[in-house]
Amino acid sequence: MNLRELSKVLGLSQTTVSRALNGYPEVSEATRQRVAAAARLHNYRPNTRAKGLATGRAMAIAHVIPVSSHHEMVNPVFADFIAGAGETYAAHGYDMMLSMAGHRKEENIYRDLAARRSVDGIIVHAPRLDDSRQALLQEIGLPFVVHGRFGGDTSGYNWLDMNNRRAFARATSFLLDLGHRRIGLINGLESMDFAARRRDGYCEALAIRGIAPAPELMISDEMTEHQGHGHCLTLLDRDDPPTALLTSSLITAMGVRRACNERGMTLGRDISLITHDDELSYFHNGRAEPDFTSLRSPVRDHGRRAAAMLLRVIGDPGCAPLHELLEADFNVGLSTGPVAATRSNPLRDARHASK
Amino acid sequence: MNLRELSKVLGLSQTTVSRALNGYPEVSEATRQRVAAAARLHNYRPNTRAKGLATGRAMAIAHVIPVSSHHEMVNPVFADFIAGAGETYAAHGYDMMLSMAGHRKEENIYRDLAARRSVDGIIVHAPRLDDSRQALLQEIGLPFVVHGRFGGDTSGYNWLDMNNRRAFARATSFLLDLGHRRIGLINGLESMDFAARRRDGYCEALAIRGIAPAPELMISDEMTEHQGHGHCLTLLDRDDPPTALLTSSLITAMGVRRACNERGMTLGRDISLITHDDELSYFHNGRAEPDFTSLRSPVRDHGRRAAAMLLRVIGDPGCAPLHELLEADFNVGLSTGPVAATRSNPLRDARHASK
DNA sequence: CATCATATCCAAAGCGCTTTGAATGCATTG
DNA sequence: CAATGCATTCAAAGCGCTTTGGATATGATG
Repeated sequence: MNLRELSKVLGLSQTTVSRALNGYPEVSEATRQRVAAAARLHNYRPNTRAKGLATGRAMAIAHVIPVSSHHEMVNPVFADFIAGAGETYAAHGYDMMLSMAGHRKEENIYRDLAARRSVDGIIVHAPRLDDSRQALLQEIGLPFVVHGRFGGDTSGYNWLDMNNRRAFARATSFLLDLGHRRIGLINGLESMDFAARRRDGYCEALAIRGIAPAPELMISDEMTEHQGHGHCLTLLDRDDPPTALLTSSLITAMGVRRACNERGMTLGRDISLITHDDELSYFHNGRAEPDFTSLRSPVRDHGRRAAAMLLRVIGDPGCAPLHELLEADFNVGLSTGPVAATRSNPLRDARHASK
Repeated sequence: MNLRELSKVLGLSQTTVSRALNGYPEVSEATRQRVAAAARLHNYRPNTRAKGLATGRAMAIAHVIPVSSHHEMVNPVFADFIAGAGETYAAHGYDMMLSMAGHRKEENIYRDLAARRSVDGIIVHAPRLDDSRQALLQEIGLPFVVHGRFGGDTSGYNWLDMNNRRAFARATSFLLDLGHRRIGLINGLESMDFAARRRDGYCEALAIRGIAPAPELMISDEMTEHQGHGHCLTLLDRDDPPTALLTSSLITAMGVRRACNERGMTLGRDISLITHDDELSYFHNGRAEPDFTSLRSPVRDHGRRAAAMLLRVIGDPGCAPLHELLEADFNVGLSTGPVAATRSNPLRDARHASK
């Protein structure tokens, strides 16, 4: 059932039917009702392609998901981010297109998107420190919002990011306050902007206390459970192991916890751990008494906000670049305690006592 | 730059340029080269909407991802499945559209997709035992492939599934062979077809040995780390705890492992665990000496295959329904051992000895 | 009663592509 | 030389929608 058929059924012109359905004022309320009823009855919906061609707007947003080249990995944060973005799109009648970068040459994906006019805007994922996409995106001139930031000057484009530097500085300070001096950092790949900022925050907090960062305690790798486990073992087996650790993902943290347990250590008592937590659906850290002391920044909410930002930019292409810097919640859980303490974490003691 | 402009630049008609670019034979090799060069130079790509409108094919596939209603969870398996499907689409010039079901009324999403003609086919995720989508999809008449199966007669539509029943029967038999008699099942939601089949396989294997399934050992829930941990503790704290467990996801299994460790138990020695493993990127189970004895069925590969199946169906709409039933690899790791044994798992002993 | 404003509707053009059916140029043939 | 066949190219229609620029009817107004 297309518009012509529907208008024939109604004995009206295509113009009138189209206007009735799109809420234009120059059609009487009576016919509008009649048209709406017929449309519902015949299950009519305007053809996406035709509408897009006629209006010049695709009513679709592209998400380009990087597939980590190493082992073709796709980070589970994207699932939650996209779920959040999808909510916003659904509410505004937009479709969501997904491209997996990695199979094709990355640049081509973006150029294609722009030249084929298949979307009205792009959400850029996983910005790198030195990212060729920055210039590329400016050149092709499609509205875009970056989840995170490119390295360097960040004033010239739209982005939404959490304050990674601040978050990791706070976490590091917190550990220092607890007496820790050898603090390990099991970070994401530091070619990624977010990971670089986290390291900066970590180093900055150490510097304030006059502590030089120890290169052997700073690890940058893919954020998997497996790597978290492996790197943690390596650190623990040193002659001078760290007494506290920072991890960039809850998944890595789970690997770290497992490694610690294997070495007979309990988090919060024998070693402290603070992790960043994207609040992924399948990895709840608990609310009442969280297992991990964590920096919380719900990535699903980022998705919602980034999508909303992009729609705003599409609606007003001339507007000045939008920025949104979100602060992480610093949430104390059971995985941190004073250095060399045995029973001084009230939360943990409370839990053990209740058994 | 659109076709008309490009043809004007070349001094050719739109027809000729279009044919040259689309590989039709009635254009000389010389002009084809000339056209191709000009297209490259001006960065020309045909407008998606216009091309779709003219050809009647959207060159796009929809994935409708269910968002678990309980806590708005999105299962990380979709990320890997979609990465696999994306490879296939990219290789065949298709786009991928994503809809998150859960925000809108599910039925509407499918009707919309069909009526708006925005895609040429649908991949259906997370089929339920009694799933209204089965009738709906037949009615709207868009080619579709189900990842998994609906309950009931499965002959009338295209699907790709792993042999869940067989896999879990094998795993159960294996545990029975090791002397286990009280085997717990921490399953996914059994309103899902895959989970129901897994339970059936488990019950079947027990029945063959004349063992009645114990309802108190069979749990059906969301497959998170948190639930795995909680349910395992509940089971272990029983008067008659199980000596072995089956889990439906590696993520659940990680929660189980943590719970066991908290109770001072070691997997493979004090308790046995077999888990299903979708081989998600961020949760490698190790290859050489896997932590978990597991049923492996790489979901990324499922994505590739399901997408290929759908493209085949789209190419030949009249063909008989396609079915692909994949067997899981049964891979023995460190998490299983004889009941009440202390040191009889060769893999584990080897590992411990090497320390 | 002629005029005008208003409300309601419509025919047709256009979005950028593919595709049908025909035209053109050129070499070959009887 | 006219006729034929082949290789190229083209004009124009059509995909299903929106939107421009009227057209028509109705009632109010001077």
